[in-house]
Amino acid sequence: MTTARVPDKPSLDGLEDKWGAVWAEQGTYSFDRTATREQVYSIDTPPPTVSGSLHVGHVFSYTHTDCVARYQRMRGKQVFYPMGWDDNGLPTERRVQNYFGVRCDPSLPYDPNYRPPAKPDPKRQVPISRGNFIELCETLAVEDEKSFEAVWRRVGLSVDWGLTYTTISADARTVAQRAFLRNLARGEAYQAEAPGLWDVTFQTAVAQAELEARDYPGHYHRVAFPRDGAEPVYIETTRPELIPSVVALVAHPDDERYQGLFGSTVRSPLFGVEVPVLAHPMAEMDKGAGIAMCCTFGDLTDVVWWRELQLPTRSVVGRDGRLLREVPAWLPTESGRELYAEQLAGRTTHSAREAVVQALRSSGQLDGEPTPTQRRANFYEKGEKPLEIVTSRQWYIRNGGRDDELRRALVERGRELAWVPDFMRHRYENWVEGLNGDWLISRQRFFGVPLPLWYPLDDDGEPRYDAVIVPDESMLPVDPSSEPAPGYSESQRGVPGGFVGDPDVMDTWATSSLTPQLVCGWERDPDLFARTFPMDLRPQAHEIIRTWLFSTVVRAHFEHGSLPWSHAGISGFVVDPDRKKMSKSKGNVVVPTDILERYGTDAVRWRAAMARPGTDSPFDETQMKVGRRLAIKVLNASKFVLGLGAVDADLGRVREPLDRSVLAGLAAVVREATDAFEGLDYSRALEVTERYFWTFCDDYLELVKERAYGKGPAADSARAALALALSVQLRLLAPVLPYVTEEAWSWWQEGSVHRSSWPVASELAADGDPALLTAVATALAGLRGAKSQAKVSQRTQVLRAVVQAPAAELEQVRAAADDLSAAGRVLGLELVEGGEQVEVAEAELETPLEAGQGAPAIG
RNA sequence: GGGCGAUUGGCUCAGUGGUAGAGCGCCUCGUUCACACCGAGGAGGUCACUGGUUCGAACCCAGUAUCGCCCACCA
Repeated sequence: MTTARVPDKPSLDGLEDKWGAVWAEQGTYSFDRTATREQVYSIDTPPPTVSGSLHVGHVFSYTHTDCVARYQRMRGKQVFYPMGWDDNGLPTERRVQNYFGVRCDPSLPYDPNYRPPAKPDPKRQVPISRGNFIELCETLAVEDEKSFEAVWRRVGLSVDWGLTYTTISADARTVAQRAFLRNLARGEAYQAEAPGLWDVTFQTAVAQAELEARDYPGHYHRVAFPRDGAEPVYIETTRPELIPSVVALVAHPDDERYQGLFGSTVRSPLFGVEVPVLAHPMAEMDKGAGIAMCCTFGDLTDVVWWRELQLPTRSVVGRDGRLLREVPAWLPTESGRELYAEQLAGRTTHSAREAVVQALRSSGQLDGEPTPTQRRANFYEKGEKPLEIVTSRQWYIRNGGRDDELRRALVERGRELAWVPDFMRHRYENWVEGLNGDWLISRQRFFGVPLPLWYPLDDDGEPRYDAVIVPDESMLPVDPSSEPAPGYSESQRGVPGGFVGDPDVMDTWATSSLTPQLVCGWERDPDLFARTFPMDLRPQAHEIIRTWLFSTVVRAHFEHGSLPWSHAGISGFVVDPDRKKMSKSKGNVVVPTDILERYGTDAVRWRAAMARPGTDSPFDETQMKVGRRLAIKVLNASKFVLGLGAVDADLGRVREPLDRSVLAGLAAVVREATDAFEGLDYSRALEVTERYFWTFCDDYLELVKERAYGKGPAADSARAALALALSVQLRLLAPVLPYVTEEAWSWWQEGSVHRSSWPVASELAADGDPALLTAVATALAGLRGAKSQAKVSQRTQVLRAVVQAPAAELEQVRAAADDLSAAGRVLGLELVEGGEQVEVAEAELETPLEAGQGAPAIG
């Protein structure tokens, strides 16, 4: 006979520290890497950006994953659940710069004895090598990681803390460079000189996935293009400063207004450049004047026209966002050259626009005044100025944007993936089908994983980009800006006949897209890889389906010919009470530490688990109280059950119909919760479990407690059923409420509830009738209602009560009549057949007068 | 412009063909008897709208409106 050790006054306080320490010490969540692939459940945890800060939304979505991880662990899986820290990319670059007062200069050699400035001066950042910069980043990340890890431990994430990684580590750089070299060798990566989107602030190329369309105030300018011996042609433009780069006017081929003009030429205003009037179906008749000025390049439509109509290139905007300092060679007139030299050269597009408008006004070529409009322009998601289009040499990875066959294959991969919720797959397909170019992965930044490439220099010292030099994979990771190309010595860097390293780094997604390879030990630990890959679950937010999810699918498709994981669990956002997304800039962020402290982890996790997969959920503190109440109830109900001596969960001793009924109902709950978890629906699993738990406490526990206090087979039956029901319910609740369930489990069981087995219906009575408990509970509710109606205490005796029910229900009530009488304090219970449902037809209470006078209760 | 989702009591949300549900909030009552970090009971909704299918629709179909999100080359 087992005995229970139950505290007098159970409390939530201190459970996190107590059990957090035990779990860490006992390795409760450690991964057993001897398990086979079939025994492993592997999770591709999103690495949070350590330079940022955690808010309650992170806590919610990571809790969702943790609930699934805990469920799988109880199902007997070895859960491969690592945690990563994203310290790669621009946010970290900025943070390290500010924190240490340094900046990355890849041209500098690595200094093994480097120490950062003791007192950082943010205004005068000290240039340091890329190697040293990465070291500082890792130093800082270690600090950041500590605070993140502390929060995650408090939240109770059951990750194996021996399995952490960072995205700028040597491992990560090796994986990123290796994957790129494989892509290159197979022809999936290529370089091209082409017009592309360019951020003038960061001075880097930007990929389609990083774009954000924003409304941007501008003006329409109606501008005259003169013709020889005819009326001028009027166009409308929001970017008159690009008039020096005009290469054509374009109208729709069916536009009757311009039929006579196609094939003829006009001259650009102010500059007198002769340009053709051409037809292209992409010109829209009802936009502006119906005829557009095509420049190189004002927007992506210009690029299409330039390519398809084979127009010349006349770029005027430089990489710094200013007009080129040199006067363009194609400007034919002296006045035009003078205007450019004096008013435009070196100016920002903004002030150049003002100058051009002024000049147009003076020359009479501006028709009317500019009219305000909202234009929609592409921005780099982290940038503040609209993107320009400049021509540059960049590296790309094929992603189906230029190749229908590949596009179809990747759409097909998306269909193979199990999406939760399912409708999220539309975002993926929408994105893949809307791609208009390959994935641009090179960035003209300093901090990041370098492209592992060098180029030989010809006799004039010019790079031969077509003769790219690659390292052997055994050399990885490499930094081509500080290490010489294979077969060269460092002294040959930059000299004719020597070599030069590629100065660019890879897009941060080029590394993040490889998290499955990174954590599973691809090419580093083939044994581990075989046991964990392809992974089971990628949990992530819906806003990065087009970036993280898609790019990960692309890399696995190329490298492994498979999906990187079988399931994608897409979490919603926590939004503020006005349904706005939480963001630092809006100042509506809720910090998790505070609510974790005030309500306790289990309460916060409960609230998190109530947010269904993929559904945005408003933050509401009152909900935390509900979770807290449940957590406390778990402790108190456990204490009560164990206090009745109900510790032996022996199904064979459960004989009473009511007891078998409660177990049968619970069996149905087990089935439902299991099905829900199998579909990653932690929310549904919690809902059915919690609902039954309240029935268990409010009805079953009340009905049987008198009997359970007693002796004999009937009492044994109650106690065995109580113990069994408690055991099952603690296990059902364990994934969501890890602390209270562990606490209550520890009072009477060996080992951790989180390593116990997930309940199965066969543990419970198969032949019980769940409706029996419902019928008796309905009768009990009727008795309570009668007392409530009479405004007397629930302890008031019922001298005589008549319960009426149809025959079948009446038999059910009869089977538990003694329990009902005890719980309802009924002296004379009469059961009468009739009516359509169970109801209390009559209830003769101990008189309110007596009760009001405080007459002692009898019995 | 394309796509996706939502619309159910004051609030947050379940409910995919058979008499409208839960929790919170509210009201009433009770409580040294596991639980005041409490319990019991109650009030409260023509399920956004319009048609259709059906014996029967919150649910299926067609359309409309509003809100939210994702995507898109409007000069």
